[in-house]
Parts: sequence; C-alpha cells; structure tokens
Amino acid sequence: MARKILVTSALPYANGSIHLGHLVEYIQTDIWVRFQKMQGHELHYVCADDTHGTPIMLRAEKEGITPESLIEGVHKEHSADFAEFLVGFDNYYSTNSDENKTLSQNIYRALKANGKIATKTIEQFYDPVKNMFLPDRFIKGECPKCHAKDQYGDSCEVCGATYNPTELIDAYSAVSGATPVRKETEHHFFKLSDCEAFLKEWTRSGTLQGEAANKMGEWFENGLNDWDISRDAPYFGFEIPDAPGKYFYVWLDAPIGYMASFKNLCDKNGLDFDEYWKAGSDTELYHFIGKDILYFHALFWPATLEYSGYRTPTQVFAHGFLTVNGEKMSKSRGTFITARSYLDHIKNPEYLRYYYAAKLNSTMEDIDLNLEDFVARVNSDLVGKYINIASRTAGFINKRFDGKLNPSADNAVVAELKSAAADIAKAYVARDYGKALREIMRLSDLANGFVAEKAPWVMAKQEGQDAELQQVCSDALEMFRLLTLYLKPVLPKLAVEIEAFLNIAPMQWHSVEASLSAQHAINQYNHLITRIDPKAIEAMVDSNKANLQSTEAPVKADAVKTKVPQEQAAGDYIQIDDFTKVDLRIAKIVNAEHVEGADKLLKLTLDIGEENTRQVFAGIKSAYDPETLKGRLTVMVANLAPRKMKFGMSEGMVLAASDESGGPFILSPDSGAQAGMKVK
RNA sequence: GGUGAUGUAGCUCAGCUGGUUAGAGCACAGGAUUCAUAAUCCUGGGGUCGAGGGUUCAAGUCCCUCUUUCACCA
Repeated sequence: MARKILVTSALPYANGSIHLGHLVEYIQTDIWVRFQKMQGHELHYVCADDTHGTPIMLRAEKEGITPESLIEGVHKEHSADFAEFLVGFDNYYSTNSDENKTLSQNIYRALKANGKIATKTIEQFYDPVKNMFLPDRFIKGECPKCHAKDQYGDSCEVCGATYNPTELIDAYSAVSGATPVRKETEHHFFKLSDCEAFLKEWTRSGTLQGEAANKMGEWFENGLNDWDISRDAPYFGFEIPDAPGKYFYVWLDAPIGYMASFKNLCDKNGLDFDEYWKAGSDTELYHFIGKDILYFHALFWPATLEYSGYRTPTQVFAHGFLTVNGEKMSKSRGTFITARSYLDHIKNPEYLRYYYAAKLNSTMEDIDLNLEDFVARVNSDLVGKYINIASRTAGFINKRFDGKLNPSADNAVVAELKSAAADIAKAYVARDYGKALREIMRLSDLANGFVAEKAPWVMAKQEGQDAELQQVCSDALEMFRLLTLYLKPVLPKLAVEIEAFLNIAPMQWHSVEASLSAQHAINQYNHLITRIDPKAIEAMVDSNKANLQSTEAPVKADAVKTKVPQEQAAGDYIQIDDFTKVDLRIAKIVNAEHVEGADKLLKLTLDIGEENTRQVFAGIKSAYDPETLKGRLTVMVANLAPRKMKFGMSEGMVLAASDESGGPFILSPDSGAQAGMKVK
C-alpha cells in the first residue's frame, strides 16, 4: 500500500555556509527519504533557505548589497553543497517567495479571525543612531552579576547568568555602539496560552520522541506565554496585513516555508497541495529538526497550523548535535569544517554519509565525528569488507567465464542475507541507522567468511572445478548485490555504479526477492572506492585552521542551529576570544641580517622559547641596522600562518608602529620579560 | 541556578520489560591464507559497566546522593 508522505528538514539560515553539523540532519533525512522511496511510497522531500530577519539585513548592509542579492548568492551555494552530498530534495526553495508571503499572510488572517492574535504595547531598546529596535542579541554591556564586559543582552557567557537587557550595565548597541534608549512600540502576539489544551493533547499523541515529550512537560509546567510575532521596520521580511511598518518575526514565516516550498513544487508538477495540508488530511507529514528548535516545531508550529485551518504534523523527529573529536566544533582547532572544505579534501561525500549513518539512532543524543575513527571505520567497513567481496570474486567471473554467472539454488549464506531484510528495514524506518549498518556489516563478514571457506583461488588452479568456481563467485556476487541494496539509502551513488557493474535495473527494496540469474552477464569490475588517506584529514583540518584570519562573518559554532544569531557582527568591537586567537610572544632577536635583493626586508632569527628558532622577514630595513637589533627583545605574532616569500619562509610577524610621520618602530617589553612569554 | 539527557574495553558504540562467567567493530598480539588497490579468515589478551549507598534470591539494567559531558530555559 503506497503511502503519501511529505518530509522536511529544517531550513538553514541564509547567513552562512553549510557545515558538517548541518549535514547530520540533511543526511539523516535523506537516508530516510531514500529508504521510503525504495519501499515504493510516494514521497516528497522539501526544504528551503530561511532568509529573513535582522542578521541578514545587517550583514547585507555591511557587505553593501541588498538582502535579496545576499540570499540569492547563499541559495546557490547551499544548493550546490546539498547536491554534492547527494541530499535529494524534490524542491529547495526560499522563504522569501511569493508563495510564502501569501501563505504567511493568510495564516495570520486566519489566526486573527480565530481570535488568536492580540496586540500589546511593549517597551524595547532602540538604537537612536541606526533608528531601529534592537533584538536582545544586539545589545551588549556589562553583566549585572559578575560584571564581565561586553556580554549579550540575554545572558552572560562568563558566569552563565540570564537576565533582561534592561539589567545590563552601560548597555550599548552592537550595531552602532550608541547607547540604546527605551522606546514603546505596539507588537502583535500569537496567543499560545489559549492553545494549551490542544498542545498538551498533541504532544502526547505519539508525535514526539519520549525525551522530547518530557521536555514539553517541563515547558507546560512553566506555563505558556504568548508569542511575540511582530517586528518593527526596518526589518527584512513580510509586512503584516493591515499593520503598516510591522513585519512578521522570521520564526513565523520560516516553518510556513515548508508549505511554500511544497506549494512551489505542486505548481511545477501538478501535485495537489490541499491533499497534503488540509485539516484532517490522511497523508503523512514529518519534520526532521535539531533538538535546539524543538520549541518552535512542537509548540508554535502545530498551534499555528491547528488554528489556521491546516493539518498538524504526523511526527517531529529531533536529533542531537555534532561534536568533532569529542568537542564542540572549533575554528581554532580546525574542526569547524564546512561542507565545501570536506569536498575539497576528502572528495567522496558517501564516506561521511556512511559514518554519520553508523552513528545515528532515533534519540536526541549528540553524535561524535571522531576523525581517526572515521578513517578507520570507512576504510575497514566499506573498502576492506564490503567492496572487497566484489573485488575478490568478480575477476574470476570476468576472466574465466566471460562475465557469465551461474549461482547455486540454495546457498545458506545468501538465504541468511535475504532473511535479514525485514530487520534492516525496521531499523531504517525507526531511524536507527547504526543498528541497520551493524547488521549489514555482520552480513558482510559472513560473505567474506563464505569466500574464505570455499577458497575459489584454490579451485581456479585445479582441473575440473570450473563449475564450482563459477558458482562460488556467483553466490558471492549475489551477496554483494544484497548488501548493496541494503546500503543504497546511505550510498546512493555507489549503488548506481554497482548496478551498472552488475548490469541490473535500479534496485527497489522488493529486489531482495530477486536474484542474479544463471547466464546473466556482468560488466568488467573496476575498483569503485579507495581508502581515505589520513593525510587528507590532516590537510583538511590544517586548512580550516589556516583560514582563520580570512573567515568572515562568524558562522555559528554550534551544530545545526537554523536560527538565532549567536555571534553576530558586533559593530567595530571584537570579543576577547577574537583577541586570544592571536598568540603574541616575547621574542629575542638572536640574529638579524640584510637580505640580498630585498630593499625593505631584514631577515630575523627569533628565539621564542621553542626548541627551534623562527625565521621572520620584517619590513624594517629603512629604520634599523641589523647589528643594533641583535640581542634585543621584541614582540611577535607566533601563530601567524607561515608564508612563503621570495626569499624564504617567514614564520611569524614582528610588530612595529608607524604612520605618515615616521617609523617603523619595533616594540620593546619592559625589563624582566623573557623570550617566549605570552603577551596578553 | 532549574530542567532534560549522558558517562560500558585504547577508540567508536550495542546491551529489550533486572536473570547464566558483560558484547561487537576498529586497534593490539599470535596463527592461517594470498583471490582481492595489505584486503580476508581463525584464535587471543584487555572492562570493579562514572563514584558511593540502597531495593532484590539476582542490577550495567530499578531507587537515592554525588560527579562528568552536552543541551534547553521560550
């Protein structure tokens, strides 16, 4: 019985690049989608860029472009990244679309007609220089508890205290630096408190994972507050009907973007939008999200749908965050890895898909990408076990039997592989991919054991054993076919290549019942995947470290956060973290000399307390005689990426002051400083 | 601070409603094999299941306290 299913992944914010944290979700969803499609269900997988809000507006302004042109560029980049990671959206759209505007405004009107909208005058911080209201995150100041400087308006990153922006000491606008003033404004609210009975029922009706339902219980206990859904101009978003100068808060129109993307798909290929979205629809709707945005998807979203006359989601699937080598992704450790950087260095996206799948289950637990384990696992499972089955048997079939197969009628190992289909399918359905892959690898071990036991290479050397040789290898390839089928949701591209090698039609799940038949001819075997070179991992990590200085506009350091700008452009200020990235050291100039052919540079040999001295080229020839520099202490940037210059490698930078009136003047520490001391 | 989760061999993880000497893969050691882009097969060493207390004939599995790591607090 073919089901009709609509699936979404959370919308990535159009303010940064896709990174490995995002990919957990898209790969998780894509595997599920591909599996369900293989079952023969009618399934549509839609997504979009989330394009509205203050951070987008300010970033576009900073780059001197319109928000529209900013999000257009990001849309292209995101689309390319997803395509290369084999994330098979049926539609990848934008929340800044006509469909979304119409849907958002109509939903708002319906909510209003249903008495779910209220207006209230609130007082907010306002930037008198930029003439705009400031979100909490864009107000900074001194923490009222621990007096740490430059903390955000909602919580202190030093002591962890939470407070209102009004409590900050010496608050300033992160946009202009001006002192914010309090100003009254009328906001529109969605009366979530009116929806409590419905939501309690909905969250308890099997729509959420157990852990998520617990979380809901906690939120219910605290009581539901009305939801502020409006923002004042200037704001990049959709205007609220009959409320000039008021815009929908980005989180209102973002999930409606799921509908808009699907609407757009319907208009393109004739699907019936209402069949999937009308109240009481018997089609299925699933949202894959990160655990951080559960609140929006399990409270606001179903309530919005329910009270605007639409169906509610069948289930919401939340996953955990990604850590790399057991820690939060970090730019300074080089583990903040973008999708593009992975593709540049590792190339094959299916390795990551396999590894994530091996770690994923149905819970909200975080998953860890351990880079060493990644290499070991992919090399051992995929190359050593799985591909090896074809690699070690196809040669005999090609060379000795002209590619023709002749499988046995009742191979016990083949039978066991086939009988595992139901369990594997069950694990996929339950999003317990780790379990599915453990089983598939157990079966791969069985297949390799079968080959080892039969020893076809021995048969190949003996007279009169051709028939058995052909049969053993044919059976092994049948096992390989089944394993490929089971892995197809995870490794779709490889599966297609193997289908071509085996000379068979694209496999569906029911192809488990089929078999490679006698006299069926396969094609020449070419090795399909190679091992990951650990050096590629190293290079990837290094390049992400090296990119540090050139990385613009901070992308969030957390895993899949589709919202909430955590580290948005803070005007002209930097954070203490930014400063501590620069490793300043006291350096002793052990040698200084002229460089032949260079008219500005001196070659310095610096001792910073390390085993080896550093060679640094400094543009100070015009002001210093090398001889007078020897033995002096100065300050250098020790962690500046080494740079190859015409005259050799420069392994750092010496600091010096200058302007039109003179210089350069190098720095000297006060007496007592020793070579190697950190400057901070 | 409150709440939810989490801590099992060197690494990454399984262990269903409590029940025989705690499992897998990788890594490591020994052996076999040479068909396979050193892949494969067999055997083995290795864990007081975060700590302490309790319930029970019996606890990694239930309860309490503490602790680690992570997240959420709209």
